[in-house]
Amino acid sequence: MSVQERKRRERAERERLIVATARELAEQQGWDAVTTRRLAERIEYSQPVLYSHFRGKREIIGAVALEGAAEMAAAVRAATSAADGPRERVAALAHAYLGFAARNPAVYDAMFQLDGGLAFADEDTPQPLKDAFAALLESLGEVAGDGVHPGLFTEVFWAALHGLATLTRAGRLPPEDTESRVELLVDRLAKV
Amino acid sequence: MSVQERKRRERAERERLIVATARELAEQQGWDAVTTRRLAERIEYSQPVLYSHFRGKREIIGAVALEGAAEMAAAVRAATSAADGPRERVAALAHAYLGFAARNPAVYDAMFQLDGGLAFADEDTPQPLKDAFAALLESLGEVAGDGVHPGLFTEVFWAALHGLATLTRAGRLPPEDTESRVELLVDRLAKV
DNA sequence: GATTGGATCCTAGCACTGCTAGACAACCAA
DNA sequence: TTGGTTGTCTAGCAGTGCTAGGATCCAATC
Repeated sequence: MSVQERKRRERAERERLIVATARELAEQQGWDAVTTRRLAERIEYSQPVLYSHFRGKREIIGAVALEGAAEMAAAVRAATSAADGPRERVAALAHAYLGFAARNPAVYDAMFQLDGGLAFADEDTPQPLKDAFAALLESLGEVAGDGVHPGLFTEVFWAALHGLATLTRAGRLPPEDTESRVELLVDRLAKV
Repeated sequence: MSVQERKRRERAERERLIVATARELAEQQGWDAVTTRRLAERIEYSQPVLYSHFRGKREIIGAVALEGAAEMAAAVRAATSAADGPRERVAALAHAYLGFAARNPAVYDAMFQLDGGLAFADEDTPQPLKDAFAALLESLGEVAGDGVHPGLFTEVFWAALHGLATLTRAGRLPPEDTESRVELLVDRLAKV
């Protein structure tokens, strides 16, 4: 009984190790460098072990994405709760969001650019993803303005942030003026 | 002399065929299905022929991206020139942009999601890309509002459209409310 | 304490990828 | 007709995600 318990624990521990290692490797050298062979070598097991935890590489990416979603939700909530006034909250949210994307590009890719096999905008969407959206909604809903559905407003604001994050990181937008862009976005979109 | 001319023509023709075939295959089955072997088979040549035209797969993606940029610029200009009044022009631009992205998802991916090895926001950015941005700037610059740099405003508006396009296509946003989102975006961002 | 059954893990290999070296054939100028 | 250049293809490399089958170890049973 206790032996099985220990094995279960060790197994769960190894699964966390896989996800953490994949994330680390992706942040260091990009997702292209995250091959099943390299990943297996880093955790000091053979390749097939990965497949006893995950159905495939996609699911590993998905696991990193879920972890990232939880962290992003926490980061957004921490930033917004430390700000007073709707305007400041929205600005803090935007900075927290873009900051997270800039500091964790590989995780952000796992969440929104790569295929992690996750359901979105659906009833069987994993909880961390729903919660991350909820974290945005909490601060953005109050500045949607009259007659505008809070959910819809949040979607639009989120899309704008997502566009800024991805285009900036891909080199499509010069990074210098990020601050001005965020200001413009907050000033125009949010009804305070 | 005339023989060389003919050969040059045929070679250019084959290059167009490669790009068109890659694009077609990508739209039909996604970029993952665009392998050098499949592409070579479709154009009825062997693989190495591809490498006598392009340095690698990346450059083929880049070629599709440039073609797409030119088309998108044309689509945006056609839509905006048919609308009268700044507000209508911006709305038409947004619809043209999102419509292009929705109708040509693989081309849009080549332009903004995949690595086509193209320079951006740089002096040696290819002309079609600069021109596509210019097409946006032409209609968006006039609604930037007082004291806001037209280029900066265009970047922000573009980022918002890009976010809507990618999140919608990836299933992150339900496609039903696209129209409402565009309306909200245009109403809030554009100063008419 | 020896034996057996089952879980766990690894070696080896499959079919595929992008890309390239070197052999071969077709062509044109002399 | 010859010689050389140009163009193309066959064959192969190293790498990818993923899996079948065999080896090993360990806990429960006799």
